[in-house]
Amino acid sequence: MRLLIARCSVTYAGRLTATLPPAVRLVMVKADGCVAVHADGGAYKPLNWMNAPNTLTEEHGDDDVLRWRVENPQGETLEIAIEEIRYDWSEPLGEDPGLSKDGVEAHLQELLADHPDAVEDGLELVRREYPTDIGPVDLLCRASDGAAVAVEIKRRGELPAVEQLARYVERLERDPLLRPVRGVLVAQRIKPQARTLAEDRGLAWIEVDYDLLRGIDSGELRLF
Amino acid sequence: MRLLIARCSVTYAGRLTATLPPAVRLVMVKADGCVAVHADGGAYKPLNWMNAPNTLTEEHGDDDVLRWRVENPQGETLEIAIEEIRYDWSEPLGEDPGLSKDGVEAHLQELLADHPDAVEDGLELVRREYPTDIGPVDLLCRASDGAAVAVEIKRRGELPAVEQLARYVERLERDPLLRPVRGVLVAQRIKPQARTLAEDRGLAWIEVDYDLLRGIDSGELRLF
DNA sequence: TATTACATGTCGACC
DNA sequence: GGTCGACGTGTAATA
Repeated sequence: MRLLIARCSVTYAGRLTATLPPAVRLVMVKADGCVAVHADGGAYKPLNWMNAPNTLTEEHGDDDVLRWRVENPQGETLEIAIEEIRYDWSEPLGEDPGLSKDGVEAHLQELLADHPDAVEDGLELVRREYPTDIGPVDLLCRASDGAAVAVEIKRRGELPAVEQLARYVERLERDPLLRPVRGVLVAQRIKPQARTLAEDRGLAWIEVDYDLLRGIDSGELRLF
Repeated sequence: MRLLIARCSVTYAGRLTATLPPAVRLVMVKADGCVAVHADGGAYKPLNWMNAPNTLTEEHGDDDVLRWRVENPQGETLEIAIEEIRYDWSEPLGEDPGLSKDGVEAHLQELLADHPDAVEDGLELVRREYPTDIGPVDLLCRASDGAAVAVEIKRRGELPAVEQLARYVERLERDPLLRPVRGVLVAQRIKPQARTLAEDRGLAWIEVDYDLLRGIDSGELRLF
């Protein structure tokens, strides 16, 4: 990794054009060749950057300005004109053992598979990941009135989730053994627009509380 | 900005749980208090981070380990256990004059609002951001034959854009004052799949040249 | 504050 | 190599 604190101006030309006037910034070059220009604020996103793979060429201008030109295979370019270097540090850090994540996402589906009645009273699970030719439905259930219910589970309920569920229900409706099929979108939070579209498509929606569900689940486990 | 090259292990607990085993990494602390932990590769995204606003507390463990605890108002925490500092640099960079961008969707919409006939001959703008209950249509226009035309503008035309436009047209069709309503997807580049789906839904599509449009726009301005 | 839609989104999984 | 969906998405604009 190389860390350069320098007064520089930057231009990116590619999917859009973005320019930075001269100022003191951090230029970070990682071992994989990616380059990022950071200001002293504004979250972790750099002002300008170029991801690997790319090629970096350096040239000295006659005006004491060092010019870096970073280009990627798509022809996008990042040009950094370095007027003054304040600090320059470089050393390999070595491989990183990597990040391990423990997500909330998969757990939510497990919990609801165990407690389908949290979605609708009397609902019983038929199968998780019920296959259709456009992909698996998260949960296929049977309601107390005998109707099939397709449940789509998301952490956040947005428009694409409604479309996805609508497609599933449409497919499942073609199966005479399942028909009629209702659809329910379940999420921790469902956006107003998604609610509107769901209702419009004849789909139900419900927000569930993850912590509450987990509490119910662990409470029941304690009974055994 | 503070740059720390250190052997450290990191834990984030918040929307999910993520842990990093000990390794040498860059810890970047910006003037606004945001913290990012970078490996020597993997694009510009840090392995772990905590955005501003947050509070950083430092404590010395009895085992020669320096412990940073970063917490934000939502109660999410980032904990960094620093075992060994290899390099520690700190200095304010000052305010950044900021980034100027050209070529984002907003610009494209402005240009097309000024020149709807670039989409279709004789098209006239009725209103930008025409509201519907599932979101605003980028441009609502009137064609020379009197039909309403909903224009959806994207930098890149992909499947979701077609579906979005289809939803808008479906909504607008319900308004007897607008009916019949045609839909046009406008983008700098439209993927073949999106073209096919658009045609399938009875929607038109057109690719526009941003630089050309800008040229037309500045050319017309010169007339006044 | 909350809601929305864009982003040089990035990133991984799967085909 | 593409397509798709998730993301601790972040971010700015808007109501």
